Amino acid sequence: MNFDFNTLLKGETTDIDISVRGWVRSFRNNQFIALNDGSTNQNLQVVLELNKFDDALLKRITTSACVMASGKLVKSQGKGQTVELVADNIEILGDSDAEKYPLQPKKHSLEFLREIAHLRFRTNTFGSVFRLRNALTYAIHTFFQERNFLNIHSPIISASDAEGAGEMFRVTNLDLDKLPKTETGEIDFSQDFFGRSANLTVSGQLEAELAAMAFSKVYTFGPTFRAENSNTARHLAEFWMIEPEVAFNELSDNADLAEEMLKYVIRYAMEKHADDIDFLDARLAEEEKQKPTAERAEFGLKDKLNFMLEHSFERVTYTEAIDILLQSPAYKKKKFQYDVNWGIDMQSEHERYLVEKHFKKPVIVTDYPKDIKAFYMRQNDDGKTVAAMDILAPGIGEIIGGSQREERLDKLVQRMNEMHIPTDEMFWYLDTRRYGTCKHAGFGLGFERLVQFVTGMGNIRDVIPFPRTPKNCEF
RNA sequence: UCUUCCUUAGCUCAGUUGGUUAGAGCACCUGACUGUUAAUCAGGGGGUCGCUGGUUCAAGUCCAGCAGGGAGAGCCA
Repeated sequence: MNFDFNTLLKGETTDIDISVRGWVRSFRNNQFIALNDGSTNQNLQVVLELNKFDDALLKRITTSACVMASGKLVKSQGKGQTVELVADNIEILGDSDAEKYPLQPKKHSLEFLREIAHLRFRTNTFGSVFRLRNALTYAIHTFFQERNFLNIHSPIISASDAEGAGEMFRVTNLDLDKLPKTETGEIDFSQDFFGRSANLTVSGQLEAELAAMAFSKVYTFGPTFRAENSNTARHLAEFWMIEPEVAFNELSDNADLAEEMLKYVIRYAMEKHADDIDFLDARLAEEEKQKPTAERAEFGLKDKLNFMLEHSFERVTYTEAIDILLQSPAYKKKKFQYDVNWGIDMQSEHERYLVEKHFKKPVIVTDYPKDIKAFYMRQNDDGKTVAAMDILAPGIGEIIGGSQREERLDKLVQRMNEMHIPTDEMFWYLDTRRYGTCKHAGFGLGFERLVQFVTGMGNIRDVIPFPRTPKNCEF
């Protein structure tokens, strides 16, 4: 019979003969193995009675060796754990050369662990992070499935280059050393695999809209690719995005859905993995202690998450947000590096001020000037703004971006013309407005930014197993 | 891509005004101890000071270039 350690360590069942397998975290006193199977950060203590095992075997019980231990699970005779396994038999399933193995039972920097991403799963921090990432994945599907949303697999390869969401990765099987050219000297993509130029998707939104026009409520949850040369703690070249799209929803429904979803998945992760949140909370507190007082975060991780669950997100229009900034002490004392006036695309410093200083909780900013937003957003009656919304979270910045979509064909075409988006290539998108159009709205949630928010990890590269960033595609 | 900081043992980091043989903690190895909790104690091995060039009697230390990394910014989710 096999039990995971998370179950065994609850101590509900003892005095049974079992066999367990895991990786050695530490071996103390030639007598106590701290064994871990990844189900929890808690280790199962395996007790080796003295003189029962020969020295050659004991020497092979090294950090990160893979071991099978058989014996009786009993109430622990020492302090520090509820149960322990008194071993009758130890078998080394996989040796680990202690001299060469890079991880030690001590603190390592996250930068160092990033360089050994293939081994960092075996640390407490990344154990907690990836169990929480998994819980959040499950919670997102559960949230939408419970509400009868249909999961849509939007394409990963896309020929559309009209989405305007930034630089794209080209997909081709042309011989790069002998590119076929047209008569005018351009690359002849008619000879490429798809007979036209293709890219990795930057968004599943447009396809999700098509599906919403049949299934009413849909969501995508898949990988997304951006070839931007972004070197920050919150950008990846390959990341996962959740994009719900709902027919008949208006902007306020969209904001309600986003807020409800965020609270649902965060609550689920906190309940399911309270011990991992506790661990990361303590880790973060320790990290904060190293900083000068002025730079320390006001909230601990758990406090931040609880505060967020207990309060409604603040909702302000872009126009109100600009007014708040103009009235702020920071503005009056000229603390902002960038100027504030109606029409600007708010800078990080402005968003941070609203979220971290003024409201101290997530903020939903709506109704942005149309000139700084995408062509598909619904034009408001004022002629100046569109029904867009961004959700800004403390420490992360923009975690969700969404909008009510322009469902009126004439207004959409007019806007596409103004913004030089080719309407002929996008006939399939415009067809939804030709045949049974209706109001609808949706948003995009950056999954890794959500995981950052829940785990308190400062760098997005530490919440995805193998981060892809400019000049970095190891593992 | 821009600004700024960093690069010394496997890891984390000291290294004074440029001056003899570059240090500490942890890890590793040897031994002691044996109900330990990142066990403890004693001893030991381990270095192309990121790379290239320059200044100097003398460079880990000063200068330049390059490479890699961090933080902030832009772009965004």
